[in-house]
Amino acid sequence: MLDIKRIRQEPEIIKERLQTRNVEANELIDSLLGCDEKRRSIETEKQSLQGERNAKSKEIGQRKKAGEDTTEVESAVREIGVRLKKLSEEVDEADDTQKNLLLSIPNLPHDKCPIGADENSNPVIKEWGNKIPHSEDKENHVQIAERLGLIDFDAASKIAGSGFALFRGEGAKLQRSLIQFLLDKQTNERGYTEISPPYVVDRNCMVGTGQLPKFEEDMYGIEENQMFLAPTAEVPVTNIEREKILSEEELPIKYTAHTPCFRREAGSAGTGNRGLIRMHQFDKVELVKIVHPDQSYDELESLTEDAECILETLGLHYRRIELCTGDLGFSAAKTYDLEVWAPGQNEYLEVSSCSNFEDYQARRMRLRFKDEAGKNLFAHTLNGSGTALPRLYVALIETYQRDDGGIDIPEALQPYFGNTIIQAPK
RNA sequence: GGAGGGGUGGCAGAGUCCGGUUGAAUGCACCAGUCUUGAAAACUGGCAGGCCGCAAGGUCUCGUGGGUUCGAAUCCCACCCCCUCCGCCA
Repeated sequence: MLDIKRIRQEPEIIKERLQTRNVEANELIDSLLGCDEKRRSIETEKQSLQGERNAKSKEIGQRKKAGEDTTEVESAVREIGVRLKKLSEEVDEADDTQKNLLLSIPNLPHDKCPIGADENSNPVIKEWGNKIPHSEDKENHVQIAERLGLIDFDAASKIAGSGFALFRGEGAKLQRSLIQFLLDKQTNERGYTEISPPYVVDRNCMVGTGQLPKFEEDMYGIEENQMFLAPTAEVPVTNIEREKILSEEELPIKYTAHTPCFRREAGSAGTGNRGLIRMHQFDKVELVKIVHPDQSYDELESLTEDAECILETLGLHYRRIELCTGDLGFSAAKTYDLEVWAPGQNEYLEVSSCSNFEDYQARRMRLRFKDEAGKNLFAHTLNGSGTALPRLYVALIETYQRDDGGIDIPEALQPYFGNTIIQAPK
């Protein structure tokens, strides 16, 4: 959520910057400002009336104690009460309208964010590792996984419909060992605290991190009790600190969590077809940071490196791109995507999206800390995947497929997987 | 699911029966100062958040929402959450 005070102060700058992310902001900001002005003027009127009422009520108390007659003051206050009720309703209404408008405006891109309309303008920041060339005699992950019996897509769709995967045998174990590896890496070497959160979250959480109110159709909801299946661990984990006032020494907070993620992928049905690339349910290890505003961009760099080190340790070729203004997510001010190379697919797959939200989420969830001077300031929040499991899985089995049909397990993963290879059946 | 108890400031904990100047006693923690070579102790002062305002100040908030009343932390209703016991269960 943007700061209404700032919108009041520099509406034109805000409009311009929202423009760069393809948001038609002029009307939105103007109606917001109109609403804000109206709200404040009614509120001021309401408050002065309240002051009057408080004073008179006090007077009634005193005069009753003194045994004096109060009928006249009482009827005056009663009359104030009627006017007050009407004003309160007006304030509430304006307040509501304003809040909804604010919640529907995305974050401002960072100053240095490359300007562009869509993903075609995303600059590549770096590349790492050897890019194994695609060739016709290489299988893609679906072919490999089905041939080796690692994944049973048919069983999954029988159980839950399209967009789900069922891992089996060594295929399931491979995913489990990856999860274990990822969490250990972040907790043992990178200073994150492991969290295992609820996978179900309430509406407040979803508003706090920015999924709601705008993207409800993308979420799996549990209608009868207004709950949602978390689309990412970002939601429950960031909300751990919702409505808190932290002390400055507690920062930075670094959490990592493995959870399944549930997404309806409304509108993208049929585009991904078979495979692990886009699913309704997938596992992910998430990294979440809550930091001092002065440090958030340094923390974004290190968070991105925390994710990159996973790919490097597994020896997977990847590139880091920076999202241009038009491709930024709703709540993000700056985002790096990590794309791992999948030689069988012959494409780069987004396995991690690392973002600095600055105070946008913190404002929505009222997440603050007390600075040295004793002032309460909004913290900055960040998160990134470290990483999404299915696409990592794809890159892994496509990169390490052997000529004999088996799969080599990268060294770092071997202790977790308990073997050096997945053998092809003879 | 049944029966009880409870949600008040960073924490603990009064106040709620008998509504009135109580945004809230007291203690602890924390911050500043006095004293001290330094520290501790003692003493003095400060110490919740939102909104409006340049400020002075005003206003709102005692789980949430509604109601009663001239006036609600205090009375009434609904809901949410937590705890204890019983039942059921991974």
